[in-house]
Amino acid sequence: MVSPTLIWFTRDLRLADHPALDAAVRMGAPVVALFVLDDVSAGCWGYGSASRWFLAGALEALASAVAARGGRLVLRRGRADEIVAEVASRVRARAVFWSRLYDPWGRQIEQRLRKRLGDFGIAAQSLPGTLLFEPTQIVQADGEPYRVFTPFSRAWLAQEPPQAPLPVPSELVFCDPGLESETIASLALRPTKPDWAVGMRAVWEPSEQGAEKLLARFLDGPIWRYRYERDFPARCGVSRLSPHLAHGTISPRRVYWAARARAEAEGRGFEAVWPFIRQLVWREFAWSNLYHFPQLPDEPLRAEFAHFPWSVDTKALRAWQKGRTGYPIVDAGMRELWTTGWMHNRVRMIVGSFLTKDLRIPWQEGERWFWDTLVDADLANNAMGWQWVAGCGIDAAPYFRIFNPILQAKKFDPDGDYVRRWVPELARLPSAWIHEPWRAPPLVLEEAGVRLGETYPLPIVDHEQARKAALAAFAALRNG
DNA sequence: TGAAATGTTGGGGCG
DNA sequence: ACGCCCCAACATTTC
Repeated sequence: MVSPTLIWFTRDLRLADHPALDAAVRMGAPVVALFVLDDVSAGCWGYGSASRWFLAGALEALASAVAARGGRLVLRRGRADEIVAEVASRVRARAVFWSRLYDPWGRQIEQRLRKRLGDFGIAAQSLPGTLLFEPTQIVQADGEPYRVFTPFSRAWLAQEPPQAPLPVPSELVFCDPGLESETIASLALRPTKPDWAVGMRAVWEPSEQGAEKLLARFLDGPIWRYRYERDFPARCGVSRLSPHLAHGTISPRRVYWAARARAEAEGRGFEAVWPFIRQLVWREFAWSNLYHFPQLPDEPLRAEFAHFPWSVDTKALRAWQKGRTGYPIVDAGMRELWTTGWMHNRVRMIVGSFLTKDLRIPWQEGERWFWDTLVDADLANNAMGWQWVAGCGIDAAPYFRIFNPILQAKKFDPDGDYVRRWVPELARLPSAWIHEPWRAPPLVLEEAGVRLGETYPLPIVDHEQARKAALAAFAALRNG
């Protein structure tokens, strides 16, 4: 039998625009497909619960795509470098291909895997696939990484555009190596009891096909209004592609070129899609940050924040997590997250500011909660976002930039539709009071069936006071 | 990818 | 007619 080529899938769970798969196919041998659930190497940053649910669907879709081409997706569990090397040697692979990894332990895994494969005399090759440009490519003239987004995006735009996406390789034929394999079920990625994924199933289609549907829908209209609509969580103004980008059921290159090509086809300029593309650049910036500052998920990049007087308040943290803070916009966001595994980005900033400034709870707590509950949990995006909102990142909002949850709500959810949807106990309140029910006249509350402290909580902190306390804590940090 | 505090300006009321 | 005050609207500064 001919020596097969092994393709090791990671966060690139697709067949289209997959450079490593393309290169594997070019070897001209049958391809063995492998996925390894590695809960060890990443330490506490292994897949979170909601991501696991999405992962299960994406693996199922990938497995049937592999099966449709005559193969079987081998599923294993354990240390990725050990398993990949073991499987490669068991099937007597001539070469192993995978999409390059950029997180700290992914890079370690790659190193160890290369060594192991080298010992077996098996060729190892990783290719780009999950980012538009290599993190080493977009750096300052002196070789230092960019620390601020704007110059980074300028340098990004100055590059030659990324290559056009690759189609699914036409010669693609998988083979079934006949190895023992876990099943999707035995990997226990989905919740059993309680089954908290009901809301997620209603919203997400975790497959390449699901990603393409979202992309098509977005390009058919919302993308042209994105610049104006993206901040309004009650409107369908965003693409919702984030979980697909996080799991690789679509490639950023596919998204980039689809947007650009549509603009050209409709006689519009690149500027028409730039506000959207810019979000892909933020993603690249986050990964550049993580690549060059691997402590990003765990430690504040501004060292002085190591001594910030954070508050340890488990009760407040629980209230925030469960959407019981008494601030409707915050609670709406946290409940959307809990139910669907996703939250609109504007609301992420609001709840993030609330946790770190109003409650003064360490940003890492928010980061962990998001990691566990987001279907789009992305190590770099999540870590950079939390450092940004807490004010301890390198290109972060200054600490004193504190969101006012009431003003933000009035500005971005003017009719209260978003709050009504996720906080139904306030649904009958008139718009004038929906974002600050504690100010509503007793009669209005009564008519809306709201009993503060019973049917909906009173605010767990007073924003005015909390803001002042946060500023005082920050001043102490600066002077201390 | 804020908000609040403070400063400035200019129109209108009024003695 | 003039100067003064008030204050809304806007701009700037500060947190």
